[in-house]
Amino acid sequence: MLTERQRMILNAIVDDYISSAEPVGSRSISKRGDVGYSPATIRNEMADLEDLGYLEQPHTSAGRIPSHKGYRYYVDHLVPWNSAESAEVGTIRAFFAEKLNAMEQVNQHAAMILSNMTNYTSILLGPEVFHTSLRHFQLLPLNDTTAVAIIVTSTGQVENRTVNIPPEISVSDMEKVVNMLNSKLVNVPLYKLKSRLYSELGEEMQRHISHYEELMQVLDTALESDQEQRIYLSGATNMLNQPEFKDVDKVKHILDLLEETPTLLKMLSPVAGGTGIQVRIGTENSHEAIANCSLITATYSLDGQALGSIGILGPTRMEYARVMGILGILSRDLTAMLAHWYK
Amino acid sequence: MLTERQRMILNAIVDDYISSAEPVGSRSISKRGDVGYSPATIRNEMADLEDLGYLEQPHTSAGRIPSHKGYRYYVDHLVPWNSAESAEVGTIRAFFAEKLNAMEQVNQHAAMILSNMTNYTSILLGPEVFHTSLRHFQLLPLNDTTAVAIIVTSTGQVENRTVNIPPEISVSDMEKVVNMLNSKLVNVPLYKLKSRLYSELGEEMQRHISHYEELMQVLDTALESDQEQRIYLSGATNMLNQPEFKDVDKVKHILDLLEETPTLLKMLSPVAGGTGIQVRIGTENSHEAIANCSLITATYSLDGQALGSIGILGPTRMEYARVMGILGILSRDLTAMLAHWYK
DNA sequence: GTTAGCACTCGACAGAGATGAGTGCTAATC
DNA sequence: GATTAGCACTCATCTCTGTCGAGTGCTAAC
Repeated sequence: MLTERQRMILNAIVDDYISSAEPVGSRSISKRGDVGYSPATIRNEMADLEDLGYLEQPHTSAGRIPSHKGYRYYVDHLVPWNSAESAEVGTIRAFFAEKLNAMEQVNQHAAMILSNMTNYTSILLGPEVFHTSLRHFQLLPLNDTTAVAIIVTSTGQVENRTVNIPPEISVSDMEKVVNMLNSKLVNVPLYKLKSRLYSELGEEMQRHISHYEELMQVLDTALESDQEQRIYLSGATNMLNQPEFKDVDKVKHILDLLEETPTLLKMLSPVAGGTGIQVRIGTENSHEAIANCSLITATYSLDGQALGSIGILGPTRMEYARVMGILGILSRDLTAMLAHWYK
Repeated sequence: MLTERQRMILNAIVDDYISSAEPVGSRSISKRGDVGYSPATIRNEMADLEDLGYLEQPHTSAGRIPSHKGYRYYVDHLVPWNSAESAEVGTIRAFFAEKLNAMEQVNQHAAMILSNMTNYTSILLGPEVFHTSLRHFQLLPLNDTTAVAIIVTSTGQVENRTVNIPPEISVSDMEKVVNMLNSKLVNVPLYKLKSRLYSELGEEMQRHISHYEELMQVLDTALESDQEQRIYLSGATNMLNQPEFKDVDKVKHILDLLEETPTLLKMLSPVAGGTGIQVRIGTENSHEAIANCSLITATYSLDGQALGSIGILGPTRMEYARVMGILGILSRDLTAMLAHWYK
């Protein structure tokens, strides 16, 4: 579709604009060593590229900036793929060499490292409850009416919530049920837990236990998974460093969005069938607030199943090559670490 | 020290400035119904108040704005104390009427409500590990080398972390120790846990258990308390709504500060001897970044011991009366709820 | 097909008035 | 003696204007 020269020029413009944040003129492209044409020639090509929709002009007599379509072409065809610096690889490796125990820590720390390395905002979606299974369940009385339910998953995460215990339920019944649960439902994926609770234990419980329904109610809330806490955000204020967001009003909407956990969850959950590194540019994000942002995501997995995802949010004028390189390495290493850890 | 009229004028200026964010002129004060003097008289008094350090002038021929000293006087002597609106009390009561189970939820939710009600940034410091005691301890093997340590506190919080188990430690030894811990150290305050571990169990363990030191090492990391997660922040972006922070550079430092957990912890931990509602104005905060902010804090408690604190951060030009009223009610209700809950 | 030249466009910037809010001082008034 | 009216003065803000320069599009020459 595009000629070799057009691709070269588009590439040069995107590169220049990414680093300067200013509209790129024909002269500055011509002066770069790698493009051997005069400004006039470049101007002609630029006009063509604008007609094709790859470039935009903020106003007559300004230079050109890439359009969303232009970024898309750049990401799909022009990104130089060998661009994770060895220094960066070093940082990532060093991070994994550290002795980090809990998954909690890994996530928080990884998010921080990412945002520091890239100077963008990093969003990390922790291992999803969906794909982990039950390892241990416990109900610990706190006082007459409440107890703490503790769920330990196969990946070593611990969830807990407080539940109300109706007075008519006896302690021994509760113990019985917890024991049943632990013997029959261990290794069942969390998301199947509730249905299996009814199908496997229902009958037996009804036989042996009084106040079956109240107890079932308790277990039901105890096993309710809260996905809310699984998001790790870091470097939100890096947005403020970008010249395109010097205006408080613009950045406000973005930061507001970042405080909305459910929205983030939706944004980061991997697109059906999508795998590897995904780039969503500008309006492709279908969120008004980040129409001028790009979101680059990668997933990490265990046993071939996507466990969580990593995202970097920045302006559309983003260092795609670098960020994609970093994300690629990090997601690969995370996957490797998980495999090594939980086998 | 100040005459009645000066106090009245100072009060009027602070009130006006709080709602308008613009330097207040003598004329606008005079036009208010409650001050029956001409602009000229007011000007004279304003000049005096400036000499005394209660007011400042951004530049000649601008109106006056309150100095930190002025705000301090306002907060200490002039704040009208009956100023939590009934609608606001209603919101708070409604919040507590909701059935919230885990402390986690209460905190997160409370922080949100606060920031929504006040339009400032709210910071909530959850129950401090310091003043809660051990209810239950458990060590749950995940695989050959790792286990999850679970600590349940008297307030029903659950902490967990993953620890490495050296291969030479036998499962039975581990069980023995956990049982000892549960029988001897229950109800010991968390912060004393480590020292009591050595003093009360040390000897017995050394007698009955092989690889005493390795095991001790494991327990040591297992009982390490992580205070990091106890901070709940909400409405950080409300800062961006304030006209004084229209400049991105200024607000950047504040938002950066809000991302630094340890700093927040220090800022919110109650000053020695201080009780009730505290107001720290501008530079009293001893943090460069928030020299133009005020922090209003209140503590909530259980059994007379401060458990955590609530803070509202806003510009020095803050609705002190309203925020102090709201915080007062919320901290009282929180205290009441805790007492009711854990008794 | 490429490039040099040139007129043209338009944002950014700086300086000049004009405007008006607000002060400080002085003298008149209560 | 306290209060107020009057007035000159200050200074930030706004608007208008002209200049500058980066960059374009077009045409003609190479």
